[in-house]
Amino acid sequence: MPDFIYEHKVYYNPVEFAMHFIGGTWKMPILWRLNQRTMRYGEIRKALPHITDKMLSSQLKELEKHELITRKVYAEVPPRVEYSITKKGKDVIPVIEAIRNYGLKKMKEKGLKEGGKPKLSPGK
Amino acid sequence: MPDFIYEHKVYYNPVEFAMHFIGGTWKMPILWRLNQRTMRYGEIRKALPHITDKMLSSQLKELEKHELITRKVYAEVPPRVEYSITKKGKDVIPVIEAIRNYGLKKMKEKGLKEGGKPKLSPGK
DNA sequence: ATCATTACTATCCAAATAGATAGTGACTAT
DNA sequence: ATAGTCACTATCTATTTGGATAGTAATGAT
Repeated sequence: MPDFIYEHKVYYNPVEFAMHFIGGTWKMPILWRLNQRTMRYGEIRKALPHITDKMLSSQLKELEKHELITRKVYAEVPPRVEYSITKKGKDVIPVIEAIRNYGLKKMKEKGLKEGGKPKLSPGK
Repeated sequence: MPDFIYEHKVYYNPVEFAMHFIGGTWKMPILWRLNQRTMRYGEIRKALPHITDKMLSSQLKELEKHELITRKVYAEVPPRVEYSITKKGKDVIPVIEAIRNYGLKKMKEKGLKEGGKPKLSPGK
């Protein structure tokens, strides 16, 4: 597999290239939610309790740039903006499912067996 | 999905937890190769032309710690060390396949259509 | 004696990613 | 007048990740 150059950056293999679009802590969780339903900015933030505004808006912007989601603004006050997944965005759902299944399996594995002390944090 | 605590770190969702084991630039490429066959340290390095010794040995160490690969040392000089994928390691192959397929699809998409100027870099 | 081989460690540094905190604009309700 | 709502933006700082470079140990070959 020869190197692949895209937007001035070298990618060494397809995995790395894929992660350019869906990598980072928040992109997959956001897409996962938007695959369930269209949501407003504030709803996504509530659904992802630990995300900061900076991360949320920057990640939404990148997802929109790559056409994995769309942004629809309503001319209202206070503002209303809705985000939806696109056809291209749906392409990544199988990827998220695979990673999610693996993560869930690991959680059970680690949560029920070994010494890493599994814990569900108290309700904040 | 409540938070999950593992080795003093909080994970917000299964995707993030999964990425703790298989995230980073090199872990999936290494597992992918070792799934094809057992390899010596130097062979892996050749197969992944851009990796540095530091990255390779640190990633191998983490993969071994998580029991995704095994390390076998032969008492020879010069040293010989062989790495193999484990049963647990094979659990992540479907994940890699999903991400790889997505990456390949994106490469074709970007490589054949849009303005990002697709290029195969010349031989190094 | 010196070099080559192999699988590593040890430092140091740069870049990328993430997080905390505060502020903005336009209108509505009190 | 003031506070609240919503979807952001701007700074600043901290943490994580990745990479360059050099060095080590044990032995056999020249």
